[in-house]
Amino acid sequence: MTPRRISDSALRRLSHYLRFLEEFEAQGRDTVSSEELADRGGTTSAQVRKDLSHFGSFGKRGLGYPVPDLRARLARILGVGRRWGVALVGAGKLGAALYAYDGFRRRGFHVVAVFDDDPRKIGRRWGQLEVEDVARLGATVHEKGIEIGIVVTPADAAQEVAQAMVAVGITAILNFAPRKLVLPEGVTLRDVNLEIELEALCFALTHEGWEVGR
Amino acid sequence: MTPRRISDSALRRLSHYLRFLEEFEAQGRDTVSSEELADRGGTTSAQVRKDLSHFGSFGKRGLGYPVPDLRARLARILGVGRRWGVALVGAGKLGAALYAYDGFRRRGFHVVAVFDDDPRKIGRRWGQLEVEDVARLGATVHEKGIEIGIVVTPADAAQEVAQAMVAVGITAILNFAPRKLVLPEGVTLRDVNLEIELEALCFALTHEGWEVGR
DNA sequence: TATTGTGAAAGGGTTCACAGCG
DNA sequence: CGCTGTGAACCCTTTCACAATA
Repeated sequence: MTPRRISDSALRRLSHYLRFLEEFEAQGRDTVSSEELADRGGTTSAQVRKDLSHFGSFGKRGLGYPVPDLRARLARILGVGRRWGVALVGAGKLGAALYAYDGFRRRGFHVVAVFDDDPRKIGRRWGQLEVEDVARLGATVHEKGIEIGIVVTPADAAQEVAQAMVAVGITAILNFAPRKLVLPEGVTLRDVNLEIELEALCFALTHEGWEVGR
Repeated sequence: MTPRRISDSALRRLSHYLRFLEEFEAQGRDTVSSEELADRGGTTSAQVRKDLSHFGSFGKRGLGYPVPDLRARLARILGVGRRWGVALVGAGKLGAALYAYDGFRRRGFHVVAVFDDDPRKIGRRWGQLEVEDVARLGATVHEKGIEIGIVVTPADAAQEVAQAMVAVGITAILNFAPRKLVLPEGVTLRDVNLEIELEALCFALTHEGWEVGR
């Protein structure tokens, strides 16, 4: 146990397990087996056990896993259950939708600053916040202890904005702009590229015989 | 060549290659090597050649790939370059942001219908469209020849909505609701789960020594 | 007895390395 | 000679199978 690496797919599954455990807990269950967790998530019991084994051993043989305990430990492992400050760069429609989405807040992700470079948008009120000039990124990030950046700019601006984030100390970036960003080692970048997801769908529609693996 | 399976990661890379080829074409280049394509996309030349080899051989040894030709073939392979009808279910902020995003239209994805089950939203005008009662899903999907469905409902409604889509003949679904959907074999489903992406970021922030594999 | 935790085996994607060819 | 196309080697993830144990 405790290697120094985990696969992207394993990490995603852990997030799913956390949600399933919350469901089970809400139902008052106090024990689950790897089998039940697997069924709920469309995977196998061996997979569940292997995924958890990256971080220790949480179950009791013959019995299964204690639901509230495993839920709490998983939350801790994933780093949720504390408050995370998030900066949004790009005060467009998508940014507004993300800002309004309270699923984030429920999970501890708080958008505490919004930036743009368009003078017509700077100064507008967004709920409690005011859209700031992206030139103020560094000052606000430090003031508010922001650790996560979300890029929701047009494609052209994305690379520059991401670099600015890195320059002011942000090391975790979620990028919605349809552009492959190049960032230094040590910065964690995740992409959400809607065009690519849609293209994968129409690939599948176009090639009916084909299977798209995971 | 022509196996019956392609990995998700290879498919994503093909979408990126298509974009890079468009860039190269705009620059007036008429030839590229796998090496150049690889550099642009942060991968290796062998990877590029293997990815393309799934679908045939497009290059000339000693020379590279003809840019406009490969661009056209890749577009054809991915199924873009024709018009795709898309239905959006969920007339909330995120749906509105996706509807307004013209990157989709540019790639041939046309949102031609929007549905909701909230009487206060049904009937509202969205640009050229009017938000329809989700009960009309089947009728409109057939009328307009819709082939792709996007789920942008709250988590609770997602499973039911996706099933309704499948029931009226949609076989390609993009799901934004933070819920693991269970759908019959033969339906292509892709998930965009923002909470999970953010959790992966805060995992990385919490476990500085760890590497998150791809 | 039921179920975990884990080495070992299998599977599949990526990288290597070179033959083939323009 | 330069670069593609591809079999083979490598590596990582998933699955299997079973010893360990509450």
